[in-house]
Amino acid sequence: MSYDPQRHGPERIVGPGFHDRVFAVVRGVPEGFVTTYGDVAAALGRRSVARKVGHALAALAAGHDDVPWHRVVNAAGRISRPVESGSGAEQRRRLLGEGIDVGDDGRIAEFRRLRHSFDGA
DNA sequence: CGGCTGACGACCT
DNA sequence: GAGGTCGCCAGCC
Repeated sequence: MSYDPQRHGPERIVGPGFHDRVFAVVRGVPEGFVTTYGDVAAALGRRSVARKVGHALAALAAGHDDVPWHRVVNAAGRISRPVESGSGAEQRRRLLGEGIDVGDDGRIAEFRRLRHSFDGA
């Protein structure tokens, strides 16, 4: 499925185009797999905007359940936010729910094997 | 319109 | 492997 900006209804939270692009890429991460901020940035054509990818996901809000933001972790294979924090704990819970083993320290077990690559694009 | 922020990452110790 | 520094750059104030 392709991304269509015009399908966003009145309750769309996203504004800036960059964010929309990030969300579109993240939607492409299959359940049970993870990717990194850097990989998403690379898929967008600019490896240097990894940090901005994180910023975009932080701007996500309720209503965008179609964006699997929890599948995005940092290059070290860890949840990039304290697991004791609200979002960090929720990310871990969601990953566990997909069968992905996450330590209580936020580290993704078998990160290398579960890392999704956007290859072609 | 200038300055600050930061869900990152490559490097170095 | 773990911890600190530095460069990136779209959004926000």
